[in-house]
Amino acid sequence: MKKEIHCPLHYAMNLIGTKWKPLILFHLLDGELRSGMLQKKIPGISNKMFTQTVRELEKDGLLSRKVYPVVPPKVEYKLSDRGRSLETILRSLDQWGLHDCEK
Amino acid sequence: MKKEIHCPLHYAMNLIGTKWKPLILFHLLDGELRSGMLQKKIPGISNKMFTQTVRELEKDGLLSRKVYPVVPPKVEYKLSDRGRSLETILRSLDQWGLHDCEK
DNA sequence: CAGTATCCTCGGAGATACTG
DNA sequence: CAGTATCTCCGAGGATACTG
Repeated sequence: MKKEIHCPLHYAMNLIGTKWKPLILFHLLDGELRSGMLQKKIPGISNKMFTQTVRELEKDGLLSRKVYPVVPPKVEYKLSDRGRSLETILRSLDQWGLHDCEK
Repeated sequence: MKKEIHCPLHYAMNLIGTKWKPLILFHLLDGELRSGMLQKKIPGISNKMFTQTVRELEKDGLLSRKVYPVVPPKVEYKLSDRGRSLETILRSLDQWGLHDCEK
């Protein structure tokens, strides 16, 4: 991002206002998930985008990534407190979309 | 959009999950605005993106566009009921960003 | 299994100039 | 004043193959 416009909404949308972020966060609301499981819940996402998006979310402190030193590799993703604080908003958006879809 | 994935959240984000849409909707929460006024409230937006975004919002039924047949031209934008139904979510996002900004 | 590395394409988005 | 028309560029994002 080049321009740092100081607007809360803008700021918020930079963190979650992308194609996949809200979906990933949403699916983690019910608890932590293994990488493969989580990815499977997001139909249409490419391997690359999944990794990339999840890394950004981690960098922004919205989720945490736990790596188990085993083989085959095992990685679990889990919402951080900060990510959890979005729960209401995410569920509202989901509800809004749901209500609005059924037209 | 090529893929029509049937997910409420995804659907919702397609409607408001872009760089400028939430900002435009947000600034209309306090009442209708003339085109120039509204645009001036969105620092950094280009002329083109403003028109384009506002048209998409109109197409999606989130706001209404009122054209006065006068010269010089006068156009006013106003939230539709559907757009108004996002008020809570928009304000929540704003609050979330605000709270989170002040770190 | 989880992630990385490339390559490539398409359209988001800015700049600028113009019209009614 | 509000909006359109081009031209252009850059990077988001997909497909594929590979590695530890």
